[in-house]
Amino acid sequence: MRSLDIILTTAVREAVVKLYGKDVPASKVQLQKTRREFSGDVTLVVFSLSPFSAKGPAETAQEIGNYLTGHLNEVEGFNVIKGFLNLNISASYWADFLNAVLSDAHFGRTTADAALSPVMVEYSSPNTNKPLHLGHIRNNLLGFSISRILEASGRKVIKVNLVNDRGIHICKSMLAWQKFGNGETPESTGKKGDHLVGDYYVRFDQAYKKEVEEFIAKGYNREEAENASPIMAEAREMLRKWEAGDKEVRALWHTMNSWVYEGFDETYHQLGVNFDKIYYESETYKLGRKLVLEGLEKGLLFRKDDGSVWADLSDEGLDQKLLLRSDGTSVYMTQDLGTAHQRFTDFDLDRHIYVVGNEQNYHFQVLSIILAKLGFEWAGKLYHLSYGMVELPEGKMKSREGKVVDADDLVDEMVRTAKEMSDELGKLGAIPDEDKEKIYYQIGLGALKYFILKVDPKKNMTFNPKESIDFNGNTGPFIQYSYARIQSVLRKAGETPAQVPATYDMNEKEISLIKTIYDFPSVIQAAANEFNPALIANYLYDSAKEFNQFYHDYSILKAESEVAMSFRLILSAIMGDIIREGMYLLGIDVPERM
RNA sequence: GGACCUGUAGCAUAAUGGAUAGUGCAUCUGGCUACGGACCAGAAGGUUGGGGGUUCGAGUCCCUCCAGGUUCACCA
Repeated sequence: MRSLDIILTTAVREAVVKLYGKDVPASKVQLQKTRREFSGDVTLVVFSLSPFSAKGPAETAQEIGNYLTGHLNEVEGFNVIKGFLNLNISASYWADFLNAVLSDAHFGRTTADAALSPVMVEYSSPNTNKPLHLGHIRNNLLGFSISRILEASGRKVIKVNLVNDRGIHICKSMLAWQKFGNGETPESTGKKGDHLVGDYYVRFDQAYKKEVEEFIAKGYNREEAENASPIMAEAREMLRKWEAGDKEVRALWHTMNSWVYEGFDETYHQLGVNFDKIYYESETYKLGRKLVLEGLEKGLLFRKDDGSVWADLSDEGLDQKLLLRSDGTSVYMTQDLGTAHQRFTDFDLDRHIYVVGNEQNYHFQVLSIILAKLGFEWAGKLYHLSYGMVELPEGKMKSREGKVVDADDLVDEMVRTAKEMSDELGKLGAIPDEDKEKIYYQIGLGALKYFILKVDPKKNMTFNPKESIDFNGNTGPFIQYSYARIQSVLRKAGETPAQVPATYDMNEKEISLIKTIYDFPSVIQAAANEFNPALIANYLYDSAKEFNQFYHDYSILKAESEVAMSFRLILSAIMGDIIREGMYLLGIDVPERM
């Protein structure tokens, strides 16, 4: 069936031609859901049409309203308030609409066009020297959710992870393991591999700081002291050996990284995220050098006297950016130029999304500019999905100060609290223990994920571990609860009717619910266009809340008539499907009971 | 200092340039022998950081000032 927006837009343009002899662009036809406090279903904002009619907004609205009621079966009445034309949509349109939704197993989802190029989403991108923390959680949840949202909006998606497995940071852990450890392994200690390696990174940092302080006490200034530190010199030497392919160093590197990957896999599994492809920096860090040299040859870049190669971005109001050091080696930017080029060569990408924290805004701005400068027409297809920091109530997290909220600890804490609260409410009495554990997990993770995803990504957010486990209000568990309750009612009712009863006279709240249902596909599109899962989250909350109120106001299983019951069961079933589908897009499970 | 981002009740958040700025937490009042109370109904709480401007209309766009954050490495 045709969407209401299209029917109305077409008819409004037609009306303006017939009434005023003018052709209005579709973009000037502004339709929106009528606000709750006014009567009507859909509102046409007439101000922008007023110039075409050469009449006042109210008069224009009146005339267009008359035209629409006269020409469209879907419009059965209207009222005008100032420049707003509020249209009443016929019950039969809504009934047809609901029937269409019932026969659509994936309402709201746009099926992918096979000819469409895929979108690549890079997210997570951890370093292999320490475990994941709260900031990574936001990254992973955003990346995974936006991938699902893009898929639901009809795009093909390739989820990739670029693991930063090489560099001085991992050498620090390796060195500390050699110096201070006793051959510990994840097996021998029972510790997750990423935590074990992370502990040695901390040990390195402590030893390094101690050395620096000692040199300062001897009268060095800080910079001199840092340069004089023997342990740092050792780490640099280890990196040099790594780059030279030293067998022993490579073997240790391989071993310790493999511990970390096992640990990460567990955390990813807990968070419910996954990837289609994993890139390793050890395999890509040399990419880009060739591109830079080619750019240099073409005169797009320039070389300084010391041999280093730079991009001049002064035309864009920025500084110069180093691309190759004076010794000819690459920097971070060079790598990213190379990996982007590699990916656009390997795949015909429609977009490339980088889910990376906002401290790298400048980096990605420059990345796009340099790629454009080098003449790649796909430079404009990069998009940096930038997100704000996650702060604690006490202040900014500082990994060096040990104030990080560890991802694994946090997940455990959420699940534990979910269990405590559920047990207190005692609603899961008859369910087998094994199922209970699963439900606690779903609730705990649902609380965490929803809390983080409901916030606009670009904003910094405060994560309060205590308050986040408040299961009231705009929370994941509230939405999960609404779903479980709907399923409970549907179980009791038996079979859900397959068709909207033809004779039923819908009340105002039922129509309001239908309008909410009607919005779902456009919310998915908006979330995909803006790369913002928060739009889905807030829509789900509003819907769940509205539906709870509906539950409260109207009996479903004891409705005043058979047709009313059928109708309300259909609304319930559809709303349940929307919640399940919407939560799926956020990467959140919904329990059948809780 | 330059660039970018953010600023909405005590706290946390929402609002394709549209109508009286929604919502939750906390606070206060009322409602459970229940289609599932992890709920619902109601009250109180706002000069949308300040000031200009554009517009029929500004939390939203422009200018300016203030506050906070990030960044401006031959680190990644």
